[in-house]
Amino acid sequence: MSDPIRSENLLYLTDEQLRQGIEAMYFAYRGFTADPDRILESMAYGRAHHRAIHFIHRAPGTTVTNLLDILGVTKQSLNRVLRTLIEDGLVESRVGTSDRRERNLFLTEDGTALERRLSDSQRARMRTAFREAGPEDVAGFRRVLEAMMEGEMKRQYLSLRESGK
Amino acid sequence: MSDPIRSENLLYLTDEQLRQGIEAMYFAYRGFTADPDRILESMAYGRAHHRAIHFIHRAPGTTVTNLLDILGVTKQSLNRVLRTLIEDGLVESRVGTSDRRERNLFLTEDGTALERRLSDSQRARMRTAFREAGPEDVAGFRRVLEAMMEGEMKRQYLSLRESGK
DNA sequence: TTGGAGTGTCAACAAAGCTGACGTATTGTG
DNA sequence: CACAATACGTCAGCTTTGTTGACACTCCAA
Repeated sequence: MSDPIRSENLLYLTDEQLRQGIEAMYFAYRGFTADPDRILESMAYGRAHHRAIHFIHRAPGTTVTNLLDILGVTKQSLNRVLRTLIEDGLVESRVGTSDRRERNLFLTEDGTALERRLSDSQRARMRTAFREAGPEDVAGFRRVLEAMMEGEMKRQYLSLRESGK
Repeated sequence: MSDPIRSENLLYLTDEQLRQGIEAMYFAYRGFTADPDRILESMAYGRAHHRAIHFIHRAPGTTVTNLLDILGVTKQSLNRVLRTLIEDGLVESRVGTSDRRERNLFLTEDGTALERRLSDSQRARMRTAFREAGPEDVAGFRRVLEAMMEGEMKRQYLSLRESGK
């Protein structure tokens, strides 16, 4: 308070600003998941299925263990989801070529179609939000989110980011 | 592609950019909830308890119905959480003064202490992220998140925002 | 050939959502 | 005043998605 320049610089770090940031994350995340949730609830699927489909699409041929690392759930939890997706013909599990213990996961044609339907709805909302805000704000959005990730997750995010062209 | 100026302006709206935004939201949200989750798991509580505590702290004296609207869950779901919090002496439920059918919810001293512990950890992460990014980025972060909310949730977010000084 | 890693399955359970139905106290209205 | 509506709590039962523990199979590598 004794230094007006310094305190003005830090006004965006007041507890009230931080709390608004927290609430913004909470309400925005609900919006973020709302569209895919509506599609999924009409089928027998939930968010867990969506996450699996998303990352298999993103990294085709990924192994079960790798998916476990990305999703941060237990093998049993993922396996239950994966089993229904395989039974329903959305995901294909191929025995690994170099290491035959591993299973490489791929989306089938139907799986790809569902992935597109889900991500279209989510991208549409993201696109609207991005367009409404503008490129500068989007850059800030990205930088703040990246700074909010935990170390290991950030590593995974960045490595996915690099692999995506 | 025929108009380089127009296409450069819209480069931040490519599908790859949008997908990275989606993944950033996913991984950042996990970081966002990680600290309170660690505190809560040591007790018998979960995220649902955290949300109730947060919004009771934010709007002391709020009614059950109002909390239901904010959290978007069913009465039974909220009631289960609320009951344990009241039993454990973290939340107090007072009969309404003007309308005795209503229950006004308040945090007790213990409840306030837990709220502080939880929000301190979450604010610390938010503060670090905000500081790392800077005020411009934080403004962008906020604008994009607000544009991502659904109508009703955005209304609630803004009304909470106004009530907070 | 044997130990360990990767994978999958079974059983049992918990947290936290949901629906539907019902009871009670209170309030507002005809 | 009588009755409908509201706010709240609760019972029963179901779903999804997470958990732990135990165990079997395949296969690679030392």
